[in-house]
Amino acid sequence: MSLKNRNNPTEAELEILQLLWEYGPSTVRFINEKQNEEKDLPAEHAGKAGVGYTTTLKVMQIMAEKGMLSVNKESRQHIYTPTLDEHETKSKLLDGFLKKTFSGSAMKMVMQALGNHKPSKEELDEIKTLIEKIEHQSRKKSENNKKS
Amino acid sequence: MSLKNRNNPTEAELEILQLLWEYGPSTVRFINEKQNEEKDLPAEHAGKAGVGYTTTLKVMQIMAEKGMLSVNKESRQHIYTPTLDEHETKSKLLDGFLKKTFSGSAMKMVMQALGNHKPSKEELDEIKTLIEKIEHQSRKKSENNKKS
DNA sequence: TCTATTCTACGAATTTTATCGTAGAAAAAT
DNA sequence: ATTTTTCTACGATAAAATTCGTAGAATAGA
Repeated sequence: MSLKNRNNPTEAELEILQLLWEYGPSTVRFINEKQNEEKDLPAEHAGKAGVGYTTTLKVMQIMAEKGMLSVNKESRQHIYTPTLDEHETKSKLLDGFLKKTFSGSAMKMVMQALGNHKPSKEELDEIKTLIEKIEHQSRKKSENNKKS
Repeated sequence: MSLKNRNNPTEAELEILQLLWEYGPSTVRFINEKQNEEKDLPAEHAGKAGVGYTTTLKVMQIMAEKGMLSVNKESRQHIYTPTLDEHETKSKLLDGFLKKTFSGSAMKMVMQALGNHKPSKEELDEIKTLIEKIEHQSRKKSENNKKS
């Protein structure tokens, strides 16, 4: 299979990226709060401590080192901005996932997601059309960025 | 997001599972050879050592400990069999990926895979129909196995 | 002005995954 | 019967990812 993770964001990094993409350039504090908001506090559950502030800070600093984020240090509260394009990054992640899990074939993914349910001829044609588009897009995106 | 990796197979484990699903119950030697076959040896390239035998062995032993594989130790060459269902496992992985990367929405995944290309009304309807099926299936599969 | 709070920097401990070396039993080859 | 090859067991190391503690500067509050 040969394909390792290259320089894709890790899971912790992706969570932060998603927040930055959603809310725009932010401070560590803001991101950390969002992370802990999302971790639903279902009343009953007391043990859930959430992510520590320095944890978020550290991850974001590392991301900056890796060039995934740029930092504005003018004010004391540094402002982090993603340098990775959301669409492009997700395309890469999708490609990687497809390779690892479905031999690189979106068709296989859809077919197995549909499960035992046998699609009709028409349905199958719809799927094929769609998949071709997905794989085309996905591949194009990845190739555009081989130079990284 | 709260959802961590739970007990999903790691990348190395998944590679082995795929081979076991494809070829059926196998010895460590067999799996190890397949792993190294797949790593194309493009003539020019000398440095590629491939995966060591004991590496594969170790991973498979750990998988057995975790209950992902069962082992028949009757003959000296132990035979490993996957205990996880292929379809079900991939459904879980797909679910996890969708959650982490596309807020759990297959629709979002497809839409972004289609990229800038604006789908027509009809196309969009096709997609929706398809996605509903995918998410339905995917969810059903996961829920069936909450008891693990 | 003190004091408390808020930040970043830095280092370190922990956890998870992946990889391999070595030892010794078992089997095969000579 | 020796020697060589093939396996498993076990432990160790390495590499990557995650998490935090502490120190000290900067800022805000009293």
